[in-house]
Amino acid sequence: MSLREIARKAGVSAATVSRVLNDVDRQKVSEATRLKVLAIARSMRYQPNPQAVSLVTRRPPNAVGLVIPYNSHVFESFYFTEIIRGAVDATNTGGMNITLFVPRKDAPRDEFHDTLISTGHVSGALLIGTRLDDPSIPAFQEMRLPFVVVNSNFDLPGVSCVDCDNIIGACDAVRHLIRLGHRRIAFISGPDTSSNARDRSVGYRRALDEAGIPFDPEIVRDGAFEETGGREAMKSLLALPELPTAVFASNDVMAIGALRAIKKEGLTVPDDIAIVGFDDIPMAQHLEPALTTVHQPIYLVGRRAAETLLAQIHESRSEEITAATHLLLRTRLVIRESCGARRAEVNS
Amino acid sequence: MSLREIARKAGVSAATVSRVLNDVDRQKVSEATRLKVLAIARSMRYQPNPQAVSLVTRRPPNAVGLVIPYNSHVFESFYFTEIIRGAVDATNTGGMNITLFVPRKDAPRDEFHDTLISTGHVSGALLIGTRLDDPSIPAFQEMRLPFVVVNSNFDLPGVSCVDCDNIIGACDAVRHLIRLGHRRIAFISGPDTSSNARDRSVGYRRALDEAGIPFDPEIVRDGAFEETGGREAMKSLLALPELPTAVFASNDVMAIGALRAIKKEGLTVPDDIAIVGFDDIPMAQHLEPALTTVHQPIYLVGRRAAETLLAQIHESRSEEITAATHLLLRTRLVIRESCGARRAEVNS
DNA sequence: TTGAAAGCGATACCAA
DNA sequence: TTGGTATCGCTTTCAA
Repeated sequence: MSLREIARKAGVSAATVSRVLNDVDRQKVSEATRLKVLAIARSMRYQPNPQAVSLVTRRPPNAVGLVIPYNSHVFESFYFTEIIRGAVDATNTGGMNITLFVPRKDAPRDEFHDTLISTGHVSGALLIGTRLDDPSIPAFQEMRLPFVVVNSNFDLPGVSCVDCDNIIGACDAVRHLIRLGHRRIAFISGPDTSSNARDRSVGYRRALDEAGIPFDPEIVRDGAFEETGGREAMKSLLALPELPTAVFASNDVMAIGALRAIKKEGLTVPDDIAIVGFDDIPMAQHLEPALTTVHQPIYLVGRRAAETLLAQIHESRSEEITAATHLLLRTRLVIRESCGARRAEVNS
Repeated sequence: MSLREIARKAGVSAATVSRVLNDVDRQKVSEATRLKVLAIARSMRYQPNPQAVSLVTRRPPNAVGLVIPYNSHVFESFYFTEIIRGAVDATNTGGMNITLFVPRKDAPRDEFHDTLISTGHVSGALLIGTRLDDPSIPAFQEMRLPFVVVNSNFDLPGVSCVDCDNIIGACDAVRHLIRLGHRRIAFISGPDTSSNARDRSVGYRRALDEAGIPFDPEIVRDGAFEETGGREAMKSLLALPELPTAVFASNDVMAIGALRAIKKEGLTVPDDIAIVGFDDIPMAQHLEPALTTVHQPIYLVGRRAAETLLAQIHESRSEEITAATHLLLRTRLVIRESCGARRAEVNS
């Protein structure tokens, strides 16, 4: 089922078959041979060998990689799906496919290098859940393979990122609590290895500063972005002689943990303690009380990231000088019940 | 940066460079040239052209496709991530990559055919959220490209499926309610286009039959696997002159909708009406009351599906006759609060 | 121990 | 309107 076989059966040359099948030099081939070749190709269910085609056409791979470490938090969250959705929407229009790469934490660097970067299967990559010190970043740079870091915000030279503005998002959340009259606002932070977690910490402090509220390390805990972490953090906060009146949890699952800890203690949210989370995971609206949280436009992050990557691939081909992009998308505070805002409105 | 260039710089032939780089005919190449070639290749950051390599080696693509229709329910759920995790675990060991294909609903068939099947980028495919009448199924068969349907259970000749046993799962759920004393058990079904939904209906009826409870179409509603569907269905159920004492919702999001409808009516779960769902989505345990539901081993479904696919690819290469596999994994009833079982235990 | 040369399966230019 | 042929980058006999 090669071009040649069809040529033989049709009694024409391979060149002619190629012309017919690719519909080039349209008028330069007689309708009779055209139809004959077409008929034979169809009856033989001819499929061109893609390797041979791309070898000769030097067509770049029509795929981008989506790299997500196996043990990433992102993997467990709904982020993943939304990001993919966005990336798919952006790449589909360009006729690009997405190839998934899930390097295992313990995989040797070479293996990763082999599978993704050097195989030549992709024209670029989207990196999710990647850490600042990830070895794949210099690897990509070395290979001059375009890539975009998604949902992290690194300040690395030449590295493009698309993320939400976590600083402003966190700031909005804390400002909201301050506006509701809170001044003793505890903070449950995420792991320092995450740029998102760091940025949210910055936002927390910024809001405090703005309001002239002194930062009090006493009421700050690390919850590692996990529910148990949030629960433990809240427990320890509840053991304080002077309880905070509000808690800003750096993500929703920690907020859920905190919520449970508070309930277990017999206190109520938001009356005794108000809670605001971050992420707006699907569960947030179903909690009781429904969680006030910072919504991230994750779909859009995925979409913009893919668009940025596509642009970079394009630019890298046209030899243009590509500047690193830093795109920060706006978050949106979703006011539900856990912060007590609705109650506050009623009272006022 | 081709083989030839290295050969030129090293003053040897392309054949020698190939031997060195591929580490073949080990002793047949002098250590001196070996090192020289290696050094030059490294310094030039040589990467073989993958197209050329696989053209000559006739090596089959080391990737399988993961096909998931853009508008699939699966896409929105946590299923997706778990299936991918499983598939990744299974394929990683075989050195296979996963390429994502997300055909748009409105995409012309040819396009899909082109992108996935005929490009030769994949050695097989995993089909998720695929409907029985999906045109890609005959397309795959035509191309003799191995594929496995994941998380659906089709009775199509020659088609392999890996799924949970939804009939038994649903049966278990309803049996449990019957054991708790319920006899008027409403059913909120999923869309008939889904084999899962159909199987769960079958399980519902089977459990009823076993217990000699007559099937009553009066208390069966279609909730379309969506939360609003579940809510509406429950509303309409609550308008009945004689209320059901329990509801089996065909999936968890409909159960959540039902739960809300019941609460809104001022009734309590499980005291007034018991609820059992299906899926065990992450949210289930966080609901109040926590949802009793049927847990699906989704990770394992993904994993087994990929393993099945790999085996089929292997067999298809060795010209063995491949029988279609139908693998049904066991579900597990997770008893929480919404069915009232714990309360019942206390009372007994 | 090395190299020349014949493919792999297509495309595309130049003649005819 | 067609065919011959070089070429893409690499692997792999077969000779030397």
